[in-house]
Amino acid sequence: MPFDPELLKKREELLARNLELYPYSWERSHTLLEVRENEKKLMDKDVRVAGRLLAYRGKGKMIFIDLGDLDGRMQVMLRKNEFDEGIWELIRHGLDLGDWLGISGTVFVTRMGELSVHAKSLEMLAKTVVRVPIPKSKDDQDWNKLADPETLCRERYLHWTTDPAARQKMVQRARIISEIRSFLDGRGFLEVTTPTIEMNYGGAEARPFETAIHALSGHSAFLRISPELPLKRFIVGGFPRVYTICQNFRNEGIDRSHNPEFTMLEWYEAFTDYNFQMDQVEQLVSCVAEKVCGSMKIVYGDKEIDFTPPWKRTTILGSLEEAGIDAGGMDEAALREEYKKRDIEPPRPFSWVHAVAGLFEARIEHTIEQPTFVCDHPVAIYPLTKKKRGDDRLVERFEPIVMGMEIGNAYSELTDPVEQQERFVAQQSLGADKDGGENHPMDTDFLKAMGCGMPPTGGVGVGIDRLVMLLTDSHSIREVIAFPLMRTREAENGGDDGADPAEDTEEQAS
RNA sequence: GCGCCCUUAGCUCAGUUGGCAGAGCAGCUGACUCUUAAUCAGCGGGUCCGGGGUUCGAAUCCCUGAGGGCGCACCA
Repeated sequence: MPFDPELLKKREELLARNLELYPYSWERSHTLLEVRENEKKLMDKDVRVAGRLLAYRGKGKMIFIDLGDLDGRMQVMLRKNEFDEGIWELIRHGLDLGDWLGISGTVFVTRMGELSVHAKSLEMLAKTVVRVPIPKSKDDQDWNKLADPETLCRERYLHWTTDPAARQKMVQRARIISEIRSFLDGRGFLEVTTPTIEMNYGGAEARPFETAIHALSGHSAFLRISPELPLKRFIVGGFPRVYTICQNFRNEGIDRSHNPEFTMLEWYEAFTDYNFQMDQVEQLVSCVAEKVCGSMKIVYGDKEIDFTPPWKRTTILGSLEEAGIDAGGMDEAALREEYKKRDIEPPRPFSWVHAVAGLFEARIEHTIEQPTFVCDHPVAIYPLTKKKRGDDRLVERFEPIVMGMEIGNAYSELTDPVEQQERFVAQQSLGADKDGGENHPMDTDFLKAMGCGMPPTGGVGVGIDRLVMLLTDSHSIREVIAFPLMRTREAENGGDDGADPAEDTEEQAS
C-alpha cells in the first residue's frame, strides 16, 4: 500500500469531526508570486491564497507556516485567539507537510521583516496520506532533499513537489515550444498533424517499435520514427510551409541524450534550399533563447554558449582537414590506414562514406562547443537529400551542433522521383549488408507523391528535448522529459520466483 | 548487449575485523503569541532491495535475481 498508516488514521479522525478534506473548489485571489510582486498595493488588504504546506514553525499560541505554489512561496501567520477551537485543533494536530491549504487573510510584514499573510481562516484543500519529503532550505542550501535519481524520474510528482527548479524546467520547456510556434506561425507556416501509427515507417535510419492493429486482423503497424514523409506529401499537395511538433519513437539505445520517445520539430519550406534554412535555424534558435532565457548568450555547465547569428559554418571534410585529416583526398585504402593509425574502430561495412562519417563522429563532433553548422555529408547514408552541387560524393545536408550534441538535421530535399527510387533501392542493399540486416521498407506511395511534382524544398528537423536541455542547463535528457521511459519493477509481490523468468527467456532465446 | 559501482527508517546518510540496527531531519506527546533549517524536553519508528548459501552468528562474505548510476557498444 502506498499510503502511510498514521496519515490514513489522521484523515479518518478529521473526517469524523466533519471537516472537509477534499473540497470541490476554492476561490483564490492571487498566486503567492502575485502577492509578492504587488506587495505595496496589497499591504493590509485581504487576499485568498492557496498552496502546499512546506514548513511548520509552531510557537504555542502562534504558528508560522510556509505555503508554496507553482512559482512562489509565502509565510502565513496563525494566532490561536483568532480561530475557533475546532480549526485551531486542526492547525495544531491535523496538518502535515505536503497538505494543500487555502488561506484567507491580510497581507502584512512581520517584525523580522518578512512579507506574510495574517490568516483569518484556514481550509484544507487536500489532505495528504503519503509522507511527502519536503526539504528544508536556507539560502542556497537544502536538507533532506530527495536525491535518488530513480525516484526523481519514476515519481516525478515528488520531484516537482519537492523541487521548484524541477517545476521551472517544465515551464521553460513549454515556453520554448510556444516561442517556436509563434516564430514559425509568424513566418506563414501551417502547423499540421501527422500519423503516430503508420503501416509503413520511414524518414530516418532507425529501428521502429512494432505493434498490431486488432481491427485489421492483427495487421502489423509501426510507431512513427520521423514525420518527414507525411510532411513532404503536404508540400506536394500544395502547402508551401508546414511544420509539426510530435513524438518520434526509436527502438534503440537509452542514454543521457537518447530517450526511446522524444519530441521533434520538423518544418518544410518550398522554394528554399539548405543555405536558406541555415539562416532560418540560427534565427529561430537565437530568437527563442532571447525570449526564454533573456539573452542569446546562455550558460551551460561551466561554459557560455553564444547563439547570436551568424553561427560558424564548416563542412565534414573541412573540419577533418582542420584536424589534420585530408579525408577528401583519400581513397578507401588510405582511410583504412587512418583508422589504424588513430586506433579508432572502423565502421562496418567499411566504405568511403561510412569511413568519413565515422572519422567525423569519433574525432570532431564532440569537440564542437559553440553553435556550428556542419555541412555536406557523404551521400550514401542520406537517401532523402539532394547531391551537393559540384561534388557527387556529398549531399546538401547540415547539422547544427552545440556542445557536442546534434540538435537538428536539415536537407536540400531530394525532389527527383526517379533518383529517389534509385536511392531507396541503394539504401535497401546497404541495409542488407549490415550485420543487423535492418531493411527499410520501400514507400511506393511516397514515390508516387513525389512523382506528382514536389517543388524545391528545404527541410529541417530540430530535437526539442536537446534544445530544451541546452536552454535550461540540463545535462540529461531525463531532466527535460516529464516521464522518461523506465524499466518496470518486477517481483514486488515477493516469493522466490525471481530466477524463473530469466531461465525461461534463456530457453526461448536458445 | 558488456564492464564497474550502488540499493540500510518517510527523506539524507553512518554502520569498524562477521558479534544486540544507528544519527540528523520528518512523525508523535508536552512547553512556548513575531518564528523562519524556530527552540527546548520526552517517545515511537526497519522485509538492511528479493531469493539461496557459508557460519555458532550475516546489513557485512559467496551465488543468484530485480532496479538504478557511470562508462563502452548501439543510435545518420
